Amino acid sequence: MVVEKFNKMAIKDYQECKVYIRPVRDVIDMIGSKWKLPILVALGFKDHRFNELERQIQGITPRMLSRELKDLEFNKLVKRVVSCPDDNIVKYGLTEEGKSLEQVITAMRIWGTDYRKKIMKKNDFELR
Amino acid sequence: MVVEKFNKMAIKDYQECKVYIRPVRDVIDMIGSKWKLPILVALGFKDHRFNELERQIQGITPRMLSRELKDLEFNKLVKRVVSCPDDNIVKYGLTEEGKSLEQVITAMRIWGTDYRKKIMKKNDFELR
DNA sequence: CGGTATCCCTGAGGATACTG
DNA sequence: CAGTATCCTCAGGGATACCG
Repeated sequence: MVVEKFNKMAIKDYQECKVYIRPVRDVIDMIGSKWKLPILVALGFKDHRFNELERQIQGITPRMLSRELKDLEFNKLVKRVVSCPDDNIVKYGLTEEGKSLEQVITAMRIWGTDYRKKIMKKNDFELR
Repeated sequence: MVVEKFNKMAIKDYQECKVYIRPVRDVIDMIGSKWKLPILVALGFKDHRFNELERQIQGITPRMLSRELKDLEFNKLVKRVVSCPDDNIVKYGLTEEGKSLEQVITAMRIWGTDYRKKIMKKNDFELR
């Protein structure tokens, strides 16, 4: 099994480095599309209902929200709970996997923040 | 300045969480497209010439390699060095920023690897 | 060797309207 | 309230050929 194998082996060249790429791609595929990060961040703050997410995340359409929530649910990062079937109340929240992913996102944010500071100083960039 | 401000403030709601998203997006934008990660990993192993990258990274076209290298160079993750102008020899390598980004990519890889193990056990997924 | 130029195609995502 | 359905646009990326 590749995931176990590459922990043990020495990297000889780029061909072997390729097995390093797949799990990173997995992460990017799971959070990289336009709305996934806003959804995860919103749910990281607290559980939300569909409409709440729609209002919080400016510009998202119900179509995209629905699709992205399904993706996230399929990937076990988000759980969907029908809390009151009579009133059609649905709540979305992070799974344990979703919560653990927040650590990685935090690492990305810290690097990204630091990067912005450095690059802005170097190049006289303006904040968007 | 936002990047300094949000380090100091408490998060009250999702609207403030949004400033958390931008630096993460920066990272995804810099490494998320199809070929950036393979290029960075190859260059993380050692400096490469244009043709070497073209051969190492299966399926990439010179057009895409050229474009992605320019992006990476623009973002200061990769440096281009003309090592021998007479023979038109060009070498690409990681900058210090590029090397520091590898730590983040490593965090993503570790999480992604762990995720695959868990999810595969749960769902009887097959490795692609 | 280290790239550009042209043309093309697919799929992510937007707009709008509608439903159980 | 919590979504679907339809239609449409545009940019990321592929194929191929060519250049200094």
